[in-house]
Amino acid sequence: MNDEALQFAKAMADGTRQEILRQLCCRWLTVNALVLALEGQVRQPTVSHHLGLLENAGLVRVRQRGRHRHYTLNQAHLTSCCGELLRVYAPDYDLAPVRINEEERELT
Amino acid sequence: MNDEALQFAKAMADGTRQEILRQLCCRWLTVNALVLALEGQVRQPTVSHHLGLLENAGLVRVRQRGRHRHYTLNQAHLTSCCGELLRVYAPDYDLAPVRINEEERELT
DNA sequence: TTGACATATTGATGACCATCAATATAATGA
DNA sequence: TCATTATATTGATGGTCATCAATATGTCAA
Repeated sequence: MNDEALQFAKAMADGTRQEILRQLCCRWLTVNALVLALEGQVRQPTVSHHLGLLENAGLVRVRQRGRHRHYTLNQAHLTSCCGELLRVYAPDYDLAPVRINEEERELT
Repeated sequence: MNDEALQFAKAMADGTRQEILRQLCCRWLTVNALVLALEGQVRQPTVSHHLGLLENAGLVRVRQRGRHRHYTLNQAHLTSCCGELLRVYAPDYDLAPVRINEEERELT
């Protein structure tokens, strides 16, 4: 069975998680900063719950810095998952999106 | 809000639906043929339910032929949805998978 | 160590949804 | 028309999961 595609789709199949991923795109945020960025949509435990799920799916990366945890979107894995979906469900299409931006963005 | 990406992810976020899409990849099947292909996993009403949902998400195409309905996977739309995901959540990657196989497959 | 802060975990609740049996609708052939 | 076949719809049921308040865990500063 094709389990990675399923886990990926399930992780993406929630509006709050997609919003979280958008907030984490191209920057590192702490949990509290993320809660603030979501402007009262959801409480901190809910955000932590979603972050745990997204981390488990490989869609976010984490860095502990003192008592803070910084999260960011893992574009590489998301791209790989989309590639998998395309390979399986769109064999008549050319696929394999490729990284164009070589430098890694790091926490300052 | 980015609703198409959400509807796509929700449609893909189920094992039975992914199995159905695999069965409908590159061929047209009637509902009953699909039920048979799924080898007793699920009953006909369940298959019809999933097909309705997938059709609503644009992921399958339908043709009525007498009292039969033929379904097939819509690779174009799935590719477009993956492209949307990549555009939003992987801006550092090159995207836009492209059709390589120009002829349309039709029902004989 | 203690107190303050940041995040995770727990347990409860309600909403959504996958599934099924039963039934309805629709189309065909006789 | 009627019987048959193909598919959709309905209504019920159980499971999964998003959310929250409350609490626990962990980390630093003093």
